[in-house]
Amino acid sequence: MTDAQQKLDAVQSDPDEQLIVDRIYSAVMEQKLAPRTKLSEQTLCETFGVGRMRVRRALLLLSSQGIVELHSNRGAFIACPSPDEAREVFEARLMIESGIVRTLAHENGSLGIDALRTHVKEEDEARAANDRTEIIRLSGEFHVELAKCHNNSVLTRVVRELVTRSSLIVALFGTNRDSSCPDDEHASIIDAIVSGDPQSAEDNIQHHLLHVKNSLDLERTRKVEPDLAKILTGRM
Amino acid sequence: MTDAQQKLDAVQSDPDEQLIVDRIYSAVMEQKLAPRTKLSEQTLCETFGVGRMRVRRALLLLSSQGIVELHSNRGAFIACPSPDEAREVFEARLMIESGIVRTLAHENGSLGIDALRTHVKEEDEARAANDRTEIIRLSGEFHVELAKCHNNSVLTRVVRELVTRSSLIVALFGTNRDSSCPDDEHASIIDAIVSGDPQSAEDNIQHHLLHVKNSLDLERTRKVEPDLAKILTGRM
DNA sequence: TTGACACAGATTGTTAACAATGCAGTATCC
DNA sequence: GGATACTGCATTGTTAACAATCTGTGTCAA
Repeated sequence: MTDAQQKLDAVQSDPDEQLIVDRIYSAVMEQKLAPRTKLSEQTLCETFGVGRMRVRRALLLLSSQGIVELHSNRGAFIACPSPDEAREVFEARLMIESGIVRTLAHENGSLGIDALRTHVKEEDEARAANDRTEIIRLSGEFHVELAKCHNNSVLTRVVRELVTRSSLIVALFGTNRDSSCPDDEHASIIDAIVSGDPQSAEDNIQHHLLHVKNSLDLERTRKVEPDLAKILTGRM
Repeated sequence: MTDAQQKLDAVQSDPDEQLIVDRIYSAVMEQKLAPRTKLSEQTLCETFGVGRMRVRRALLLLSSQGIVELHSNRGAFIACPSPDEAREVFEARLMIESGIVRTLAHENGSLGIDALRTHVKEEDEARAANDRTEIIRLSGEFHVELAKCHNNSVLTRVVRELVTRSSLIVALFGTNRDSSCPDDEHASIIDAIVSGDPQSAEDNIQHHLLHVKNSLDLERTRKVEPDLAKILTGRM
């Protein structure tokens, strides 16, 4: 563990609070929490056995990362990204993750490759077992693992945020049943990194991300149209 | 203004809260707030004429971005990045900003180039007028302006955070008097973008960032040694 | 039947008082 | 004289009560 990560742990306020944030993060990543799901304070308080303050702090942090939306006097909801946000997230991912794999390929014998191989193996196993939740979780987590290879908590945090938001985007705009990352592309990315070919690594990850992005239908009216209800009741 | 940006404004809670965050952000970027500066709740409440809750929320948001450190029962302080954090920030900047300028150069006739030119001109004027605060502010803001060219609030937010943290890092580890971005390098970056040469743009920004990074002395004991006092009193 | 209106319940937002902790200044002892 | 222990003050952390807002239900009239 690096110095910076240690510091983060030490400074970061409460373990309960962090737990709430982590749990909601995980649940979103595993698509167990759908966009627009209401996160009532009372429920969260009871679930985690903490006071309202902790819950509200956690929700504020989540909202600052685009995972949760806070609507004044109405409460907190799992975020419902707009098509424009979706564009932003994937644009950012293309840019940042390209840099991540390029650099990894460049430094070649980077540590952490073994962890990546293991990760992909777990993905295969989950696929073999048809464990949908686990497949989705590992698919997203792979990209976080790539970032982790840099031992850089800034990069890791950004990628984790973007991957999680991608999960919401796929939930809203996904067309294919299994729109998560397809089987062998993760392995190809690792191969390119190991072979020390930055260009190939970049091509692979871009191809991979575009593959996911192109499986979306951003034009389509979202599964739940947000303002429609209000408009129709004449309150808008 | 894009859809996503509008949404952010609409959802984002309080204008007062945002104001506090923005002001502290700006003050750090202009090096008016040095690392380890105490941010007492009472002072902030009086300064902005808001309740304690708003201040505490703002401080929480700032701490989640590494601008402020919250020490339990002691209060909030402007962050004091460790050498390891400094490494992380500059590593991330190299990666992300390279991508930003490369892409801009690739799409060539990107909008916003005029704004960049104007920005550099303002920098020159500030330099001519020897307005140190303005020089520092504009130097950092240039990198944010580069990010803004992508019309991507995610990228802009990340870069703004990293630039602000860089300001703290320079304040702590800077060696040269004017360790801010040197004069003509910003112009060179724009030129490379305009000429549609991604590789040159990337080289320029990397050279520029390394220039700043190399002007730091990360090995040196920080200007204010944090634990020293405690160690000497024998309480550690 | 449909729409508007009003009321009740529930949920969130805010405030203020209280508790807990850290810090500084003082006194005491070696 | 120096170091340690103690006390008072200031600041932060927490809780609980209160206020404001929204949502859903029921009633009434067109």
